Amino acid sequence: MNKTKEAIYKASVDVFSQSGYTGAAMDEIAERANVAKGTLYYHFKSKEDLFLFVMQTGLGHMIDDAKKVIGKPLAPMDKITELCKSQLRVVRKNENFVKVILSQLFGQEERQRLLRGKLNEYAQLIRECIGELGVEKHTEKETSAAVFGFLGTMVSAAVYSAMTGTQKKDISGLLIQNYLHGIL
Amino acid sequence: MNKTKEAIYKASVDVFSQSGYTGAAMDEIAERANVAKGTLYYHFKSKEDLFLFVMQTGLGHMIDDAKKVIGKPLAPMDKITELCKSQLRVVRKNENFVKVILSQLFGQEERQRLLRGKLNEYAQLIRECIGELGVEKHTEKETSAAVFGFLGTMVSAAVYSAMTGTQKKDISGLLIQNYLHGIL
Amino acid sequence: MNKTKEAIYKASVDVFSQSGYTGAAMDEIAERANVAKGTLYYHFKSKEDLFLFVMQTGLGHMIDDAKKVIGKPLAPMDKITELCKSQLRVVRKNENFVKVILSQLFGQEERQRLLRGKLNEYAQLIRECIGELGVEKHTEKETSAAVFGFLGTMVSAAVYSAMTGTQKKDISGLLIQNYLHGIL
Amino acid sequence: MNKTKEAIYKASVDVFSQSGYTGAAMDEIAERANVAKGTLYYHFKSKEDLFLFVMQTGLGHMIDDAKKVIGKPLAPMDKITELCKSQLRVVRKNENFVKVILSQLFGQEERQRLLRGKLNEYAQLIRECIGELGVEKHTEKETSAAVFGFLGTMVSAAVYSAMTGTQKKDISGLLIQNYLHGIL
DNA sequence: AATGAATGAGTCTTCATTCAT
DNA sequence: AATGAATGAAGACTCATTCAT
Repeated sequence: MNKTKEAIYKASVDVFSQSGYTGAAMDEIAERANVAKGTLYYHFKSKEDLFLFVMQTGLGHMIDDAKKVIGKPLAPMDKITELCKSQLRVVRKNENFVKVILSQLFGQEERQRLLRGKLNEYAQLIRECIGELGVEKHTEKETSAAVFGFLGTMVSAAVYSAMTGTQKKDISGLLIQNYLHGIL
Repeated sequence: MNKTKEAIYKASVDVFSQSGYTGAAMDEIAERANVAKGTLYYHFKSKEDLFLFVMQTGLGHMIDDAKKVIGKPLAPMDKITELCKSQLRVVRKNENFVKVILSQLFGQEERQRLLRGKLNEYAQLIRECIGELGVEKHTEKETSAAVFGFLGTMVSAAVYSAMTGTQKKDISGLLIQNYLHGIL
Repeated sequence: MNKTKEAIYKASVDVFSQSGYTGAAMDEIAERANVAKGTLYYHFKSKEDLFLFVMQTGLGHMIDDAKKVIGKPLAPMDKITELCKSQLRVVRKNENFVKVILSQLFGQEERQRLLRGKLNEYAQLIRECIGELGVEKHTEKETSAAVFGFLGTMVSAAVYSAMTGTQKKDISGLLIQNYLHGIL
Repeated sequence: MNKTKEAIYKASVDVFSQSGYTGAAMDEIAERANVAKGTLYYHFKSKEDLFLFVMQTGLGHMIDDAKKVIGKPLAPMDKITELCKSQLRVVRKNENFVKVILSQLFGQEERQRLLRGKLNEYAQLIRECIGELGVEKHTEKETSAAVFGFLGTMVSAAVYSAMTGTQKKDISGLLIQNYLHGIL
């Protein structure tokens, strides 16, 4: 990614997360990236193309991080804990990116279908990690519940940050605690 | 709510959930509600006004349901379990509504701020219910984590349904289980 | 065709004939028709749609005129002469329309293919009239040559008017004369 | 004309004939000529400049051919017949070029005025040749009609080829026949 | 209470042109 | 002699909103 593309990427994440896909204006992305509008179209075929690039890149970061943790020689339970921590850290660093995902997860537009497809790759990774916890203990349904609970935990963090604003305290440690051991 | 308004409400939920706020066209809402475009503006001042009405109404349903459960004379632990079940049932019945919330939760537009405000009222209700579990055991931060974990669980259900499509199995029981007792 | 649509039609013929299809700006059509840009799109799905409407309507006028002549109880030779005269009169009254046709006759765009298709219906009409002159005398090829010569005569009139400007003398009588009896 | 310019010329004729002047993209001309976009501007000041070069060159070919025939020591009637044949041959070989002329003949843009100017030089040549047929027999108006009939015959050939497509039979002989002796 | 024709601001996108290399 | 990244003006099209009926 060269300098111009990088600038466009960063501006895109910001604008998409603030305004969603439809609400985002290419004009504003260009302005925030400090390039002319035409430059966006020199590097990306269309708004949708740019959006998909943003998704691919952002999810790529999360997947890379997850793979790094999964590759570590840890006991399954330690590994899932570590994965939680690590991914929540990434989420906090890329808060805006998570917002984009959430705001575009539903619907039948091509871009939304593609996004779900990519997110599924990510979910698959988590599934494997959770699966290691002990095949005899988890049915397929139980694993699914654990995976989507995991995603839900990531979302909780994003929702928390959106709803409590800047003066928020970090509760990610407690979210992990609850995810692993329950609130009771 | 008379017949026309009802039709507009239902059409709005569908269209907003499919296309988000900005992507939704008043034209399409009118068409799906089988009324002329002008009729929308006879009943609602603006698109934003309509959106806020939809939010108020939809969240109203969830709050009503929650209050009903909270009003029951149950032990705190049983009550929170019952609340989970009941709310997940509502979520499943109003899947589209939850999608609208999620897609419009972030951003600095007036409607988004108002939505977060309303959602906060809902969160407050959950917070009280969780607080009953035993004040001595929960710090403010812990309660927050439990509340947002609760919201995250609702989201998990919606995300699950979005990503697995029609042939999905119901995992809400397991989601509750995990929320209350953890995945480990 | 109501008042608004009529105004748009007239403005369209003018602008399309002056600037061609691609060169014509919807903005300018709107301005000349004294309506807002949005109004164009209320009445026509797209620029292409508007263009096709213009073609259909314009060729319709010529076809109607031709049919009127063809319906007359005249000797074949008199009829073809009458047809020449009558059609040239229409061409002169709708000079701009003929320019649009010529400027859009070639190319592989959908609109251009459709235009050629419609023009073929017109050519077919001429072909029948020429065919009446005496089947035994004309081979298929000869009829074709006569038909396209006819079209060429119409075009000659338009080209003449474009190239000699306003102070032109009317030469349509001579064009007919030449078409029927040759220049020699 | 060196190799690069030659390639640009050929690509230009193709693209201009397929898309008209406004519809033609410098990008596509560059691509078809296998040069970078910047190269076009190294050889030509602007799109209009390139267009005018194409017109000048193409009409130059037709004028050269016409002059060759006119220079021959033939009887006026034979000469005009020969001219018809020869020019129709050129038209068939440069079909695309004729399409560009026709699609750009009308309108008030500078390039269109210039094109008509150049075409007038060509028409003048034809006029002289026709004039030789016998001044006593032709009034100025009659000569004009014969000249524009000649142009119309060329156009007929192009229109015929556009409308009947690839499986067309050659009717140029008949077109000449009709032009000289009429269809009756 | 309801309609739908009309509007114009705002959006995505294209493309001729420039310029540093 | 040639390139291609970058530009910004201009164009097609959308859509919330208004208003006369």
